[in-house]
Amino acid sequence: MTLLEQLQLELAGLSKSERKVGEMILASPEATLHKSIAMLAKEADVSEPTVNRFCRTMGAKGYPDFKLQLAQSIARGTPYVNRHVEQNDSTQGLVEKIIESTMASLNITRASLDIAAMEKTIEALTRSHRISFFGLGASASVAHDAHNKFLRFATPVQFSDDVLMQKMAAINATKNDVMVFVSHTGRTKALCEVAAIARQSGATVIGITSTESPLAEECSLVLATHVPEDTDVYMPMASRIAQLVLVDVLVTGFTLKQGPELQEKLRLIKATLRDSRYEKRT
Amino acid sequence: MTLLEQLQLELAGLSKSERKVGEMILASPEATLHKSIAMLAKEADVSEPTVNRFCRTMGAKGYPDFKLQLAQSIARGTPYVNRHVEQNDSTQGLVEKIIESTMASLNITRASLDIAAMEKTIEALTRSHRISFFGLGASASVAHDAHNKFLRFATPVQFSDDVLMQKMAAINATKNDVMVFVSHTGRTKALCEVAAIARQSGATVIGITSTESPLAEECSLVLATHVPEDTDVYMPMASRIAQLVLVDVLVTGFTLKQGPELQEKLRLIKATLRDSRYEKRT
DNA sequence: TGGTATTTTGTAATTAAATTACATTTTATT
DNA sequence: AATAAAATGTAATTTAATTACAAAATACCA
Repeated sequence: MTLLEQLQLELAGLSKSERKVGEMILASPEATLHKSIAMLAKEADVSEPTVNRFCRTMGAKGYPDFKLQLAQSIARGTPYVNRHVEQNDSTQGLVEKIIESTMASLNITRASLDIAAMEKTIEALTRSHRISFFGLGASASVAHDAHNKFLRFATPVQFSDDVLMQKMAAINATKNDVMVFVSHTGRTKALCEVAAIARQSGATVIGITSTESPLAEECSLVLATHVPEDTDVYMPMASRIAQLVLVDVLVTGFTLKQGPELQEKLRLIKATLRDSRYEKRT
Repeated sequence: MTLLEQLQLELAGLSKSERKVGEMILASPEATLHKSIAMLAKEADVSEPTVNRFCRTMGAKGYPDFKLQLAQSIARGTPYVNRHVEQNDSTQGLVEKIIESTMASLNITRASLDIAAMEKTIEALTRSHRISFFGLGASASVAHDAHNKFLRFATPVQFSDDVLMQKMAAINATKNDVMVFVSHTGRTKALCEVAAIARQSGATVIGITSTESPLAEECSLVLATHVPEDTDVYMPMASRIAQLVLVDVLVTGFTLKQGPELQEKLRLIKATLRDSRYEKRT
């Protein structure tokens, strides 16, 4: 947990004056970094020792130490909510904001990921005789990506972003099949139906989606990516990245499970592909 | 660029004593945070004002200010090199490492991105009468993703991961076309050929690829993502993420250029899509 | 409700830290 | 080898942070 989150949480439990200090800091964390203890005290309308006591309450050794922790906390995740893109942002600002919120969502994913489910998924993929990746609309590209990555192994893989094809595949699935469904919201009716069919066929159904969604309920294993997002105007972008990273982890885990003999094979594939490339002049 | 990288760079240009200070800090950046100017001076075997001058040389207002910047710099990117995945990593470790290196590559992208090229690309897309996204193999999913995102606008969009289709499209392109080519290495022969054709047809050719690649030379604009990667065994994963973020920036910039009337339309699309979803129970 | 105990807050004094001004040393240059 | 310029250090000064203690506010109990 970051310092700011912790502060937000403990705010209610603080004494009146210390709370004033806390609110002041939460109001503009970055500005606080450039304030001396005297300035902050004056602005929060409390005495300097109060600020000092506040810092100690928050677990810091003193005011300078608190500022250091604050600086790190700010630098790490996105301060609060995602900084929103605004109409008259510069391109530079756009880049900063988008990258920042992407990184924030990665942080959330890291913190909230269910490792056990991840391990079981890798297990299941390893045992599987055939792997399928399904997604619709925006999530299709994640499934597509996963498909590409798994193409390099011996296990047959398929991918589809077409509901009818997906249904047929689901109907024909057996208990040796692993079917991975990608959906940001987990509320796309068509995809849920396919997942239900897959489950009835006895396949291992895995969801890369948000928890507590209809899709999640059809799944034996859920890899959750509950990234809050302003779904109003801009599309779910950060969450896509989180999904892709999960796919990366799956592939990597899968690769490692195969042991060294496979890695030799991977090198072979690389070498083969090299022929279709222009050499790098050194 | 982070403070530590900058320090590494400027180290040679510093005077003897200031360099001692710099080396001391590079040796253990985190430890420095808990040192007073006196302690640091003593350990580096210089006087206190030298440390102070060092801080000013590095662009800080003074020692405390320098420490704050240092704290942020440490908190941000992955400390130094990418940590590599190893055979007997735990799943937890896998997740950590992959997310960390992804974040590191995002940081690099942020720092090295050519903002001017980005702006020109957004301009070009805005003026364009038709937009195409092409990629092969692993990069196809990025192109696919871009296609999805641009589908929401009035400008016609197309996507292909098939060389023949791409060639046909390239032949039929006009100067009102913008064609975006995605390729990690920029060395896939087939894609370079298509880009060459597109250029001959008069289209604006844009590359999301690495600089100094054959593909880049065919492009009017290059959005570079030179992410170093151990291409040996594991696939280029982090770079994919960087490419996707670039696409995100493009879409967002494009959206903002459209002005408010479009945002209304986007809401409409959202509302329409909602019918194909299960409602969220509140 | 009034009085006491406890907690909270502020004032003033103290200590610690950082900065500045200036002197000295070192290094480069002719 | 002498001088100018740069680099570094010493000591004084200023600024910031902390501590000790007193005053005010709040809670508690008869």
